[in-house]
Amino acid sequence: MERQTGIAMWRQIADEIRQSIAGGEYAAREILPGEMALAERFGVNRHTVRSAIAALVREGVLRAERGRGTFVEKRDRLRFRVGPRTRFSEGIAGQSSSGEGRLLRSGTEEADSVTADALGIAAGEKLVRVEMLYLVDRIPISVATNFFPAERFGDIAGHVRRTRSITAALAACGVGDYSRKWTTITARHADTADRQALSLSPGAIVLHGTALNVDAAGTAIQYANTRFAADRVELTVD
Amino acid sequence: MERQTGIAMWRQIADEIRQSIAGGEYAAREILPGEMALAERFGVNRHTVRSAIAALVREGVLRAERGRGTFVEKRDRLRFRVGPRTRFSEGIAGQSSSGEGRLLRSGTEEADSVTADALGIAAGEKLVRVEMLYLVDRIPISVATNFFPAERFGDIAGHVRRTRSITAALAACGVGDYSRKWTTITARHADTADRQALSLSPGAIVLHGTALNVDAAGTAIQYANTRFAADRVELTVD
DNA sequence: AAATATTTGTCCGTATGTATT
DNA sequence: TAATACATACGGACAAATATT
Repeated sequence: MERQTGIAMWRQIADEIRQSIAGGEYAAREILPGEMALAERFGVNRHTVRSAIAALVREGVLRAERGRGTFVEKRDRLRFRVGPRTRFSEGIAGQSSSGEGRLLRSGTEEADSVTADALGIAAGEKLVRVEMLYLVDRIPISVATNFFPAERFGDIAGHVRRTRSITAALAACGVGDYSRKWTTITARHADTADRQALSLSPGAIVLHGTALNVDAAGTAIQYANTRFAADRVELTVD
Repeated sequence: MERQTGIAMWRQIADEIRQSIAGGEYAAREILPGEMALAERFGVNRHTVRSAIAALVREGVLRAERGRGTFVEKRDRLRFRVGPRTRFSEGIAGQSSSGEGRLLRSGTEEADSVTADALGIAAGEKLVRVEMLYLVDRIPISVATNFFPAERFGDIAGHVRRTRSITAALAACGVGDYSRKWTTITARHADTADRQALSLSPGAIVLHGTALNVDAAGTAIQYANTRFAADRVELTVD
């Protein structure tokens, strides 16, 4: 906890408590130490701790009850596998019953140089852009911006809208199987659009995955840009 | 840019500029837009932009020259592969000539339940703890906390101190080859210790990798906890 | 049942940091 | 550089709900 860093003490404390919960230090429904105890631990006034707790209550991470204490509301991190057969729908199997994909936006645009390079096409060629939001147990987990070559996948947005699944939409376009060619992972602060889509507070972190999927013949079919709410997931590689 | 979030405007702007640079929006040695232009783009006063730039100059990300402009000092992100054969020394080959590992601390302690579980031993058994700092071109990239079963690797701290390499130290303990069994990746705000070790400013992000290495026979030999400065690296999976 | 302790919620005032003009 | 408005952080006092003895 440092002062005069441009980050308010109450926010630093809120971030640390949120991290402790995500890291398993406090189980769900467990009671948190009292305001006085936390204030002493962080070396601040009780009111400052109260600001931190208030922010986490607004986020839905904590619940405070007068006379009783403050309770943890949220669950552990979800685990996502990153590998050749990564698919959102399979990733959550066994961890939750209610995974859901929503089509946020779609449209057609021309490829910029980075995307064209990844997909192995010429810059300026037409692409279908599909923005998806994924939720588990009604909690937003990730937003993804997907690009598909328009020549081959001109109808894919409609299929996604109908099936709410990229895998199913690709199948409808004749791609029975596909695999992950590569994935790169970075982390950064969530921008305004991601914060809104994922219901995150300012200063929140996203894990940013960039990936290329290829069909059975090895032809690039999908360039994906996924932002995961960092305190709701962990990625596993194997 | 939002107000009343506990994060000062000048810090939000500094974070966004740092991210743009790490993401490749501004190349190294390129000139930044003027203070007035930036102030307009972020919707703030010129003084606020000046605070943000001053912070980035202190960090070494930017260099301001009176009458000429503000210049980008820092390089692109380093790429690290995550996979069965992940080793720090090989990871940086071809990207930089001067990678370096430093032994920060070492000691012996008893295994907590999480670490014991990962290594397949009983909680309370003795472990050797080895803390390493990795630098590339004199810039700190990651800190790692490694645990080895003391029974088999009691001397490993000395070997690491001498060779400055985990791979070489394991070889000295009779492990000629080893591989990565699994890796999990999360992201979070850097804590005080990590900020100090990696020369990060408050609010900075670390990519946190947890990994298990096994020897040729499949026996767990190393449990590692690596924190990468998020704006200096990207992880690739393939 | 009643008194006491503990915990969160609300109010006051004061000093400093942040952002604008 | 200075003046202004607002956010942050502190300190204390007390109220309200709950738990404990």
